[in-house]
Amino acid sequence: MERNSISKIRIKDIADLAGVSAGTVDRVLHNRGEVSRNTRERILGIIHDLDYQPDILASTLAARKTIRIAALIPGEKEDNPFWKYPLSGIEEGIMEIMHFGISLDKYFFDYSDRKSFIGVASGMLDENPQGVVMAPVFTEEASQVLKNCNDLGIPVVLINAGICSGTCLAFVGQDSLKSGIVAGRLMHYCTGSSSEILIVNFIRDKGNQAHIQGREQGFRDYFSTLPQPGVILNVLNLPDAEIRQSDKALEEAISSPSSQPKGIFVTNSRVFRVARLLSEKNINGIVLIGYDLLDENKVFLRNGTIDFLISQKPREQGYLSVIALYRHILLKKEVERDQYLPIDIIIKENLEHYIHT
Amino acid sequence: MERNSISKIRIKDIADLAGVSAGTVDRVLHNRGEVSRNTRERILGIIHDLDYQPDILASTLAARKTIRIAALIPGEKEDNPFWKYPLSGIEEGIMEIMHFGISLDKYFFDYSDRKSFIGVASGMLDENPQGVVMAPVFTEEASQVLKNCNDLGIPVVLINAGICSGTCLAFVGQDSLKSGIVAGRLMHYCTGSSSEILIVNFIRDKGNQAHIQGREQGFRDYFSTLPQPGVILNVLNLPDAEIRQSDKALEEAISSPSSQPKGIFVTNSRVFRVARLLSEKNINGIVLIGYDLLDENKVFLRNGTIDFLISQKPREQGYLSVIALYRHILLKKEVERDQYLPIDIIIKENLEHYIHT
DNA sequence: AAAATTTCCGTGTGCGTACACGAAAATACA
DNA sequence: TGTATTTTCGTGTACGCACACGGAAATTTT
Repeated sequence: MERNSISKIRIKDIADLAGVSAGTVDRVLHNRGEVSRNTRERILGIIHDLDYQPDILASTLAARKTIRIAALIPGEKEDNPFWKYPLSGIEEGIMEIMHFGISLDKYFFDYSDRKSFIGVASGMLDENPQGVVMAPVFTEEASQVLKNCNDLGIPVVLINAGICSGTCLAFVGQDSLKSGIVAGRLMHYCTGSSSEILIVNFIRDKGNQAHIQGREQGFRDYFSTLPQPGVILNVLNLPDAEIRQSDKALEEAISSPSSQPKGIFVTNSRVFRVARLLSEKNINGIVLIGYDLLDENKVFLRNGTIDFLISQKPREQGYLSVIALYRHILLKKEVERDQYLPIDIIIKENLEHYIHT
Repeated sequence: MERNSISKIRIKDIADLAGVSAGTVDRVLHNRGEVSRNTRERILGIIHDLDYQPDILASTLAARKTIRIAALIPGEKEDNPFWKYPLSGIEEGIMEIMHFGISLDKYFFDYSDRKSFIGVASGMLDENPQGVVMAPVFTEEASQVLKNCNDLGIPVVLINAGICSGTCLAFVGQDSLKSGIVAGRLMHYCTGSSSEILIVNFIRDKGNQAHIQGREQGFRDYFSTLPQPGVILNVLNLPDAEIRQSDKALEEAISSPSSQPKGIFVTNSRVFRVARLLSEKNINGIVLIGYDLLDENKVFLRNGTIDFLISQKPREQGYLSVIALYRHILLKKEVERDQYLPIDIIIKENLEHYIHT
């Protein structure tokens, strides 16, 4: 415990060098006007020369104001428990920076109801937060919200999925195409070079489908790069909402005696539905690969019905989103635009070490 | 931007409630004596009732002292580039908390020289740091250092490997056994149920071998749980230092016509040596699994010689070690004793997303 | 030329805490 | 009873910064 030797440059130091008072330097720093052009530039020069970095501790202590960050994400629902993980990451991130007077407002919308999204989003904007973490589950509507934020000068971080239009501070999520390629490689390892494989897409009405498309594409890409073909890829598009109907279609595809697939690749977290069916019908020997560490999926990974799960690191997505806003708003630092997370491969044996994910 | 509504409890509030001055409360908070038993307990009661949390911002601002954390780890060397990654994680962690007046002193020792470890460690202790991150590469010597730290009341975080004796604040590393099991499963996926597999251990003299043993054990454990045996496991223990000698032994084991292995499991990061040999001798079709994302290993993962790498997340180990000390020393919070990191499975296709690891 | 503005800038206070200093009270000693 | 000593506590200043207030100088208006 000794005196801090790295004697940092303080506002006072700059003031002295410029021959003015600290108040004037402060006015320059905060663009609070009322400074003559001359001294202003002199001060800015010194600030630049000395590479002055304000002390955020003292700064937030003195400012005593709260920066409010809004999280606009789906609420947790029975049929889609995914979003509790990003939320938990967001909260973890907030915990780490709340010393600096940063608080979180949560805005949950219904994952399957665009009107709910619109309503909640507009409620959020009314409170004009200083930063937003948004899950662009509904592409068009999210675009609109993004535009609104841009107009208001509110930085937005898109989480889990991206949208093309509009400008955002950062995108935090997974590279869908790459994750599909990884799935392809794993499938290839397990099923060999000549086999029939089924790709299952659970499609949601009007939702953001970029992930599903990217994953399927990546999966196909992998097999198309193989030197000798021999793997047959079939696709099954099922409605996400209609469980009974999709189960039926699935059953037909699997148990048709003419062409039983050796592997099934489910392009999102609903892989547990396929696993459930395989389990009920007592079908073994099919390699099953899907996404996300939902509790439902973990069960089937443990008992061997699911072979691989690819994790999107949803918790980390939430964490990184918040940190990105923090770095931008408070530290005023550069933030990486595209933050792709590692593509985690989960099997039964390493599952336990991913509990917090 | 608005006033902070969560009106926090300040020392002054406690003082008022207790009918004393802030100075007295401060004395109680810091055990700086000179307070009558009576008022002391009254104040402690109020602190407890209101769940007072000191404002670390104001605290570190006022204290204006530096907490020095020491990192006692191997220096980067050509033959063992592993340790640059934990170091980078440690530095990243320090960057995040340096606002709070926390600084880092690095103490590098020679990975293959215990005397160097002893010397550097004693040099470190002379500077009596407030916290230590230590890589217990030499079991016995590290035990001694740990004891010394315990006597001096310096909290120690063990990184990457653990040691049994002595008390430490936390252990941050990987579960070797589990990672071996994961390797076993992957090997099994790729080589099928009846094949011959070679386990290669690169052994270092007098070093901490817990990792290698654990990994081999886990690997064996996996195969011993299979319903039907049929997989033959052979072991090859090679001296880490003697490259020429070990290369020769390896070559014999691989190219013996009687029993060519279908897979090779290398229990540490030296898997690139095996890959190099396979490459030079133009041997294909052997599944190769090893550890750690060294640059050397990445090359062979990319070109397909290595099939799987298991990452120890060394960077994250460094990061978590520092954060553990921060939480303990500055925030005075509980710290989890055993911090096992996820067992990352890396293949060619998801490698790029692990650049920062 | 005096008054009214406007431009520019210094001073002072407070954020919540740490810590030094010294005053008052309590106790010991003569 | 008076003095010395110890225990107990209050006060003041500093940390680096934000921000309000108001004063002096420069400028415009009457």
